[in-house]
Amino acid sequence: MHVSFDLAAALDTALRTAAGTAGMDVTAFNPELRTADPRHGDFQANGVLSYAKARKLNPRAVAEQLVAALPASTQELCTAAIAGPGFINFTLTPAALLAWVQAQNSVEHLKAGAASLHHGQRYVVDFSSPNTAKQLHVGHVRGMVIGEAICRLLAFCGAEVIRDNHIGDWGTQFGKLIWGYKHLLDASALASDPLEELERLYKAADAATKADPATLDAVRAELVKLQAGDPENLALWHTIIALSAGAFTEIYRLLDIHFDHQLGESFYNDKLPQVYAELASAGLAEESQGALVVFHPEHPRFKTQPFIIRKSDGAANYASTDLATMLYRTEHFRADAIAVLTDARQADHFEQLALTTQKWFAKTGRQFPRFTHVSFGSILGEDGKAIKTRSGDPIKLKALLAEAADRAFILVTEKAPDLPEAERRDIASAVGLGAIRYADLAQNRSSDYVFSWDKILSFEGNTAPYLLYAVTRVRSIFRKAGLDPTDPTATAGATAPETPAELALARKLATFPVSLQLTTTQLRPHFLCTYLYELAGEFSSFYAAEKVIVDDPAIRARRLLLCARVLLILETGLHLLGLRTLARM
RNA sequence: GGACCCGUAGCUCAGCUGGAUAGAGCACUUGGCUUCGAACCAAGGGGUCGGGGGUUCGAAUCCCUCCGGGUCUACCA
Repeated sequence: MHVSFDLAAALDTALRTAAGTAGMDVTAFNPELRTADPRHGDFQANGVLSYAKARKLNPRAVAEQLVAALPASTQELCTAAIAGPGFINFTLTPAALLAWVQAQNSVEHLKAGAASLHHGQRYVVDFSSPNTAKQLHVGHVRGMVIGEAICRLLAFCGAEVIRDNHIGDWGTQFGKLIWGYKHLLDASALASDPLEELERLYKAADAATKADPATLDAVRAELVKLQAGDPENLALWHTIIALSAGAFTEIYRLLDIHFDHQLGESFYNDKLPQVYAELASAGLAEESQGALVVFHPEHPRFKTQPFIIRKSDGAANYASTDLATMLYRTEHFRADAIAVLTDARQADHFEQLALTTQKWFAKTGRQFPRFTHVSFGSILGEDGKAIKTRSGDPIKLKALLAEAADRAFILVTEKAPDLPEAERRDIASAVGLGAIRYADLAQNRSSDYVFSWDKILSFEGNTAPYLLYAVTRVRSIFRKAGLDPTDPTATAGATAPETPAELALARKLATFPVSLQLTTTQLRPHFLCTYLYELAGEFSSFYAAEKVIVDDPAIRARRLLLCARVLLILETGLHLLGLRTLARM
């Protein structure tokens, strides 16, 4: 029996074909196929309801004609039943489930199946994008983690992904940094912890300008010299961004985060005049209060709220560089789609950016790529207020990650005291970092995130440790049986799933493609998290209900087959999310 | 003032272009390890989906309005 990777897509196609056979208006008919409540089946199609209503037809009669017209291959795959006012419920046959599970025998196979989702699409994904000379803190972790997961997911689903770290490496902070570097530098502190020292210099310089107007002038002079290309200041600027990049790289390595490019704001300096000129000649930009701005008359808000693309003093701001960045990504990278990850507070800016770019490109005959501002909620303290406004410094990411691993180590030691310490440290690292990462991914990104140690390191419910634990249990079965989960001989002769637990598990496996589709089209990793959590839950129930290593060779093989595929999909999914999986914990 | 986000069980959250009796976890009650890992599983109680209107075969989901919380709103990013 041939079964395709994406059964939902196959059923959707079959229904559209059947609609043609049954003489329905194919262009107007959307099957509205979705996963169903297990009480009703595996998938359901609701489309006949709206179709029949619009034509004043009896929906049940339409559903019956449609089901009768389904191709033979579909009838082999599943049973179709009409329920209620005209729902069509599809239940995959055990034979079809077996065929699907058997077919998905490697990561490569899953990837090949998923590739149809975004094949041929080139995405530029802009994420992390920290400011030079500022330490990464808890507020940065969400964008980093979500961005990395989105890149991996899109690439897995066939897209060509270009990862760009749009670092804030140019701007007014460099006046203070350079002045501070020249007058207040503690060389030994810089050697031991460069970012700590740069941050101290910035704060000290900032305080000095407030205390003494002469210092303020000196700071401004340093900035002017830098922008004029003064060799000494330019060299210092290079030094500072190199030190900063080194510190960032350390964290990126720890979190397994990668970039293809790190084109910071400074990269676009020489590309700004073209932006001003084109927007002016296109009639989009105008002078207002001395600044160059763009209004959008059709927009309820941006008709009066300007998009300031050049400041009244002639200097650039982030609208200027972001416009240049849009152009570069379109022309140089030839992006079909651009995704920028920042917190939701910048929503206005990116809406204005998208509107402006769309009009600009339309006027100049350029193709406007699909643009998505992948926004996410702020990190809040336990008091519900923005974490940055709490008294004292925000929690540094380095310290956060170290503490997560330390806390996980205590737990690992408690649960598995017999393992050697080196292995417990390694496990604690995977569990602790995974817990932080997963906590950021599992919640819908549009909501604010309340940071709490207890929540991040809670190892119960929909969390990293629960999923990692499920992986180790599957691995343990194979280890105890002396089998290799990737060896087809271990699962040869498997029969179709029979018991309720086997069937439920096989069905959950077969809806993996749906979770990929949802996750990558909406760029919301929590859909995949929810799926993996449900899969791990089905496995845990199965594991408690059925013994895998039994004497009957057919039953044993089919249960081992299910276990092998749970392992494959669980690990594939977790790796896409950026988690490291374990053999023991 | 205006725009956007959010409001679902005591707490933390899912709920996919409107679908069938709104779901998980934590906490609480109860049961399950001499048998593949109990960081687990099974069962139970707990809801006027912020309030009120509307749209329709059907609304947590869409529209209007009000309440409550948050963010943004001319030269920081």
